[in-house]
Amino acid sequence: MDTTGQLALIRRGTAEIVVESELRTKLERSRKSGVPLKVKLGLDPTAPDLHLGHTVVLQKLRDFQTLGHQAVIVIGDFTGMIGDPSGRSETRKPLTRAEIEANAETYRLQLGKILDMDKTRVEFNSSWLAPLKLEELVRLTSTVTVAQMLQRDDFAARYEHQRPISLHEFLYPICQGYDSVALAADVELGGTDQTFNLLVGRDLQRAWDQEPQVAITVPILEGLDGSQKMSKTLGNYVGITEPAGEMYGKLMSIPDALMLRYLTLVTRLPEDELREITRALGTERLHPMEAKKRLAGAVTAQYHGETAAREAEAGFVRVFQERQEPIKVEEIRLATPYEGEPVWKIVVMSGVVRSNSEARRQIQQGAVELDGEKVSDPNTTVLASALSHLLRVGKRRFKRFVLEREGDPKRFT
RNA sequence: GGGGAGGUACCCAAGUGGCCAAAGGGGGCAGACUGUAAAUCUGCUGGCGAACGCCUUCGGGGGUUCAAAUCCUCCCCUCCCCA
Repeated sequence: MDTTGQLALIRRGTAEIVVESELRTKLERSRKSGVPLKVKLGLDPTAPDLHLGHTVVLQKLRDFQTLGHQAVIVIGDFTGMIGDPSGRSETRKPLTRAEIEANAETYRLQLGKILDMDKTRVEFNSSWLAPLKLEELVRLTSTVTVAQMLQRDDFAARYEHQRPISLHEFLYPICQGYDSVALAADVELGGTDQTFNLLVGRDLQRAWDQEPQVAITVPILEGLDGSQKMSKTLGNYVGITEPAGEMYGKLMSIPDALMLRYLTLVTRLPEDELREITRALGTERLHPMEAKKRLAGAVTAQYHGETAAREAEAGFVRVFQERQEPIKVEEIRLATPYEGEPVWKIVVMSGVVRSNSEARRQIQQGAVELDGEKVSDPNTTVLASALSHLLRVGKRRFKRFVLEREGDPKRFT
């Protein structure tokens, strides 16, 4: 593909390219020489469970792979000890070798859903950071000033709000930057929160007489709540290994305002299709819900295939639009009869609440249905008139209780 | 090294002897309304208990008191100013 075409693909869904003219030059040179660009992406070794937020940058890396460039994943097993200050986390415990290996393995599996792992290089940054001598560290740290460090948003904010900043946190951007030196990276990808770190990489490369990498940032994806960034700790995420039904349902619950953003950043639907959707929404020819179904379907299909996506949609329509119970409900098998037990206990057993009190609250607030009947008194006792009971807590949580009789342990589902 | 200000529940933040399981806001959960959207309104939001109530919680330990988030003491941590 010619350079202009490559640039067009790379630009999609990026927040910033520093510096675009340099990227053009690199692409041009690569095309002529046949030497692919080394495109680096750093990953945190502690969170191997990928969610849609991660996929934004991963798909960008995939774009580079598609264009024939070399993807390099750097697992920050060394920097992980520092803890990235952008996450305002404290210093972390060093992971053991075994933990790192296990996490890396999980990564490989999950990354394979987006990247071509046969063509992906995976490196651990401890392999060049751990052997660094103190004098080399001194040289590294001398390339960045405190004033520069304090330009970084989160440092500036913490300084402003008189919150602690540990000295070692300054090492994070420096170590990450040195990764680029060690690899002689041509391009580094990251979220916009990584901008500073990516730029430090450029500075360090210059200091080491390398051609500075091009820093490409992608937007940080908002989570299901629509405002905060998607993250596992905030619980507003969609994991890429989640069941199709969950994934579809979660996507349907995002605020409308986020639809286009998700379509652009999370899916790879062609751009003119996105424009068409935008136009149709604007003229009210397309119901927002239909557009969202399109999004949910596309994403689900991406990770689970077309068939699963269609099933997920059918399930969604059935449960939330037609208000019927789902076709498949997780079963909880009980060996002993629970006749006469209060409902709150059943709710607790279902595992959807954290405590007895919460179970009571949910019931008192009318969030609980048993076999389609709303239960409002936590102490209502359950009749074992049927062999199974369907429990619903809130809008979307269903569990089926099945009493296993002796001599009849098998059931069809 | 000297001086000052702080550490309260998931987060921010009030509370300076009993009326404090702890105001208010945010967040979260649930209900109504809907398109499982947003906005809005309502309720709930430490644990155990059907309930009177009991237990654990206000940086950590010890103490004073009938009674402590609140007073004393030692310790840990953070920030600011000066050196």
